[in-house]
Amino acid sequence: MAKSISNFSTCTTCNCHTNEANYSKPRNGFIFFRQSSRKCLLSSNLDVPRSTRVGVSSMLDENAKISKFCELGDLRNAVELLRMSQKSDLELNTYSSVLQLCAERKRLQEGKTVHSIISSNGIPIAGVLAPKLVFMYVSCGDLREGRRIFDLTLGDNKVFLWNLMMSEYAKFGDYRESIYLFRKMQKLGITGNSYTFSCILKCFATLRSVGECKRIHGHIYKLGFGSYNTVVNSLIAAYFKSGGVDSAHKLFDELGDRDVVSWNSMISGCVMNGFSHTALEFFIQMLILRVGVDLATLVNALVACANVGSLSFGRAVHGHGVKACFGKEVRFNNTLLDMYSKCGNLNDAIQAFEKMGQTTVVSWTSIISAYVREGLYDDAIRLFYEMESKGVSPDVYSMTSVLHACAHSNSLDKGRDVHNYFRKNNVVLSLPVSNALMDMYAKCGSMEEAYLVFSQIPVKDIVSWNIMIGGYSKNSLPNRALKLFSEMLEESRPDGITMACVLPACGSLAALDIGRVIHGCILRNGYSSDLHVVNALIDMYVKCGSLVHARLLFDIIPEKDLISWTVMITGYGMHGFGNEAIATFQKMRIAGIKPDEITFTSILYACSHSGLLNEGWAFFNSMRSECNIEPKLEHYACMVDLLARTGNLSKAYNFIETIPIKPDATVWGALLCGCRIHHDVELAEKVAEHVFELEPDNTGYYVLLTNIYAEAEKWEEVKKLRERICKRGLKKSPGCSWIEVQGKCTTFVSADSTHPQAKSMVSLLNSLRIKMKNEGYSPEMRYALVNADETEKELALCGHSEKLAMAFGILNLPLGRTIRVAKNLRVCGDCHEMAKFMSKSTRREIILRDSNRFHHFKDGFCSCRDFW
DNA sequence: ATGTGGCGTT
Repeated sequence: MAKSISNFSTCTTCNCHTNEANYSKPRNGFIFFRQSSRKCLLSSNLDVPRSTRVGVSSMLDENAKISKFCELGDLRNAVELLRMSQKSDLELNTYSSVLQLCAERKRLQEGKTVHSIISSNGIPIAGVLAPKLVFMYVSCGDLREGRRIFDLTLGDNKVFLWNLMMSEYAKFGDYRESIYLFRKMQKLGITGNSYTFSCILKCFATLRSVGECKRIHGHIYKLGFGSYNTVVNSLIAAYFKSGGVDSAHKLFDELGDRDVVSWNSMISGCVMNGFSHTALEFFIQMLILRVGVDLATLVNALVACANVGSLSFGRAVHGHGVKACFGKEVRFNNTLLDMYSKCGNLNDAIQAFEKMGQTTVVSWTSIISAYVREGLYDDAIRLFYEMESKGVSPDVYSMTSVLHACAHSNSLDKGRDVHNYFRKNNVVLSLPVSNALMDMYAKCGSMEEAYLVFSQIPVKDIVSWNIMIGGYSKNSLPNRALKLFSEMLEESRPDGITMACVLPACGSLAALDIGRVIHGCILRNGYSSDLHVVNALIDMYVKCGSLVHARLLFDIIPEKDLISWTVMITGYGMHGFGNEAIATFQKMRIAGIKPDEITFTSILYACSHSGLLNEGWAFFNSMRSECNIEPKLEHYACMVDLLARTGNLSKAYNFIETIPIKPDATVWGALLCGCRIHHDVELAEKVAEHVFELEPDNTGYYVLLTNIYAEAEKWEEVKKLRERICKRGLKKSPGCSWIEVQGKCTTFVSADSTHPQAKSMVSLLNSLRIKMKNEGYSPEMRYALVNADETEKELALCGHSEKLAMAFGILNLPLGRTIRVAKNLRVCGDCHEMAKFMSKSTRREIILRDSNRFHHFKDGFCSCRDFW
């Protein structure tokens, strides 16, 4: 009975020394009450009159004393006494009570101590102790140790413990482990209860296992849980999460005893599935039926208001929430501020934010997004740093939001700053953050940095691939886009967005064969019902020169959107079918679609490429009068182009002087182009100075003026201008043309003699040239643009890249197949003449895309009517 | 003792 003195000589909590004499009668003299030191926490913690304590202690045994400590919430004393008591004196229930208190107080340290006391006392972990220990570990956050004991005592485990483990895994997002436990439970023949089914439904629903949800649904009804409110609520939520809107509604209709969670599930489920109007109807119904609303009700209702964009309804819910005393709730205020922002009212959003007593990272993310929504990117970025300085650390959401702000502000430096901030703070880049970083770099034009992030993602998702492929497409790196697309096909399955991202790459390369393969892929995978994809396909066919296919696809779209119409109008414009473009524009108007500024750019461009002066003016004037759209520089540039092409050079010049915005190089450049067409050297010189001042490093404009001089045979001026180009350190970008043969793209540069078929190509061109001369054509020597003798010029002309590409096509493509060639610069006049002749004498249709438009050569004529 | 509904990013 007597315990070793050494065990009791020191109070572990405060190191006060206990009195040996007192200790000699351990049963009566409850050691801690006799301590002399006032500092001892053990005695002072007991908030009971001294006399009572002595009385209690003298009457009770260890078990009762420990239980009493537990009852009073004095964990420290309970554990201490447990440690000091004799093994034989302790009942199992006593250990249980202490473990229970550890769990309630979430005190892992004490819990572990109790566990070790149990072990050293040699008590087997079974019966009541096992579930208590598991409960303690799980409650204190040590899921691993909890699971270890759970697994050791599997056979003894009651449903409660299974539920506990399952829900704990679900709480940490490990739904698969939760489902694994559920399956194991079934195997062991343990029937779940309502808690089990609530939890497992959430797991299946989150993992989008619709089939599993249905199976469980049947199981639940067979077991008789169909009348359990919590289970049916979970089922409703599960159906909504997996898109089974009708099933969810049916369950709700059949539910006799609806509680607030049932209603909230309906509201949030409707919102989740895009039926925010219906969600608000449920909310109104709740008010009418006087169902008590709670915080979740109001939060969901506010989300619905935000989605619908109804500021007035939002304000009403706001008022309702304040009346119901949720005005101080952070979640309520967070949603409120987001609602105001989404309803377009930044001021009220700011006010809601500033009024908040307590803010969380969600509040900051919402206000950052609110500024982004209004285009105030710099303020949004500033707020991100302000949040950090207020001690709120960013999470995935706030990080993606600020990156979104950087991406839209188009500021690579600010984006890099944020990235560096992440590095400095050792932020682990989660997938959404990495994706947002890539998107930011792609939108700011740095594909190198985007790729660096991409290459460091261990497991990429479809968004990662789509951002990179789309980024390459948009940043004029079409070959990279196609390469990455083929890499993606080996690792992961593309979706409709991937298709819409990669198609512009085919378009810019005029890679019709690859485009067709992707079209096939789209059809096989059923992406052709996605309007984004179809619009991208039409655009691809337009840019690859296959207007017929573009039109066929366009015609079968049941509900064309503004993009569909604009793509088609642009297509007709590029191919020189101005009247068709106009007809399409009118049809769009009849269909009730309102053009935007881009549509107007397209139609003006179409008018200019077909020389439709009056029509162009009419559209230009209707922008303001009918559509309330203020013309921008690109619209003015189209009008200058139209005037200049149609020979109204001085009118164009005067028009530029009336433009209310400062004209840029494209506006003056359009006039310079017109000067070339109409051989007006004098005006060209005047205009060129404006252009050179605005864009001194754009080689294209110098080349344009050089050509104007050369065509006028002003070789002295050509020479001077060449020197000027050299002085600036500029180089003429080399002309190149490319052609696809059997899915393989071959590129030619000027005077390319390295190609294996070079000889036969040159001889083909020479024989055509002789034929042309015999039929009375003379080579357009002006386009040789070198101050050389006539033979040399002729030779130089023969080496032009587009001629080589066309010759290659004739030699390698089967008869009857259209020759499709693309060129990076504008087509040369001599090549244009020769292409016309080629189309007649070889009876081939040739479609040449230059940097500006398409030329369809057939039977000796070109669709541009020699006007480009 | 364990459960269902709830804010911000792509």
